[in-house]
Amino acid sequence: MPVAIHPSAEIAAGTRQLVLDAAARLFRTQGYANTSLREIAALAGMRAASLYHYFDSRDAIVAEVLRLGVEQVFDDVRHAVDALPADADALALLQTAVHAHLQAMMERQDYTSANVRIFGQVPQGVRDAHLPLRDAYERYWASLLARCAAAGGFDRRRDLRLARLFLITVMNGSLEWFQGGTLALKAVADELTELMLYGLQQRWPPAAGKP
Amino acid sequence: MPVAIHPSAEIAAGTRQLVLDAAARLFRTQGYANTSLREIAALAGMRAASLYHYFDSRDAIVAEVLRLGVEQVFDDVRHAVDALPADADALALLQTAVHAHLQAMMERQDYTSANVRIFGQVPQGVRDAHLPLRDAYERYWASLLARCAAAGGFDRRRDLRLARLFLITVMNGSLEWFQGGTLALKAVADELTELMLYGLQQRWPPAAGKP
DNA sequence: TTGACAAACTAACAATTATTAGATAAATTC
DNA sequence: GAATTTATCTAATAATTGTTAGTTTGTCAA
Repeated sequence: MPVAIHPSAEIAAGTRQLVLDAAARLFRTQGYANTSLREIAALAGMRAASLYHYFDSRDAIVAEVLRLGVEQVFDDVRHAVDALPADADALALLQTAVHAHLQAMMERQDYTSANVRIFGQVPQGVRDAHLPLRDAYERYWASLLARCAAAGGFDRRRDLRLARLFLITVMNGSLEWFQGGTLALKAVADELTELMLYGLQQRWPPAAGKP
Repeated sequence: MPVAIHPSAEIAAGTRQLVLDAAARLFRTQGYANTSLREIAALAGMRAASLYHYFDSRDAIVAEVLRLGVEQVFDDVRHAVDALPADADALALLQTAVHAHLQAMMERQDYTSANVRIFGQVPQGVRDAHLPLRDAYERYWASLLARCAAAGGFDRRRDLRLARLFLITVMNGSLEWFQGGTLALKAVADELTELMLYGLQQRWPPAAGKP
């Protein structure tokens, strides 16, 4: 069934990259344990044993796929946020970061959703080695939310740590149900941002209280 | 390594249930493809071939574990909501349902987190057979949110379908980071509920906020 | 005691796995 | 053109998998 990923892409992208692309795609669609080296090799247009010329082991491949999955999103989000004016308000900040995260996930689907989907399935060692990068990205979002709180008056009863966990969980989880182009993606990003900031309840209407 | 789940529980619970418990626990901690029939059997105190006296195949076991994972939560949530007065407001409704969902997940961890974790890893056929139950639970939450919207004035710009997806995603995803007893669980449920209803941003005027 | 049934067992099967060893082809360097 | 390195191959290994066949053990009814 699997057809070589790109007959002519072998020159443009190095073979090593081709292997990673194949691995990421298969990990995303089939999970970690259901993807064999033979399948990866076939999709990359070679035999299983040849993979050992580029990687020490199966786990080395999966570790690299995991790394790229986080790093690509991290880079994109940081870039988008850095492009904002220093005095951006909470809405603009959150909107931009959320949109960048979702867009990066969709653009580099194979790596990012592979990361989200197989992280819980890989062996301890691989997971442990990958954790620092994940933590760094979490800390980045913590600082982002802190900046939001400073820029626009947040309700001080809210727990920013939980808010961060909620937000990241939703963004990553959207992979499971989101379908649609860039248009719908922007709509989802905006909706998530506004829900996060303002909530479902109507804000200052006449009959805000209870009957 | 695996030790029999309960040396003396064999009489209390039927052997079939013992097998399911072992399977659920292993699926939760190791994933679907990483859990062999031999491991399940060992944890249940028997040999792999003996499992076929209770189940037709490996997939029959996993299908049952998936089913129980959803049904237990579904039942608990419906019970809690049914116990509310008919004129309960949005806050009480949401708080109760969210708390019941989280509590059920923690109480029956093995089945519920097995469900959340391995659903994306099981073969097509098993997934397809399980989908109707999942959909029914999603529809229940949709009706719950509609009732909330009717009870307390929701902002009509909000998208209730997305709100539902966000909420369920966060509740299920909390398995990955939540640690703590019932106390912390209630706090998380309340925080999630209030965040969902009121958002991070401070309310203006403040009187429109919490009671 | 005999017979029947349930619940477990042992042993084997064919298939698939990651990994290694060693051979060969192609490309690059000298 | 010779030598070397890079990239791939074939073939084999030992382990593990779900599943089946056939057998033993224990329990209860007649």
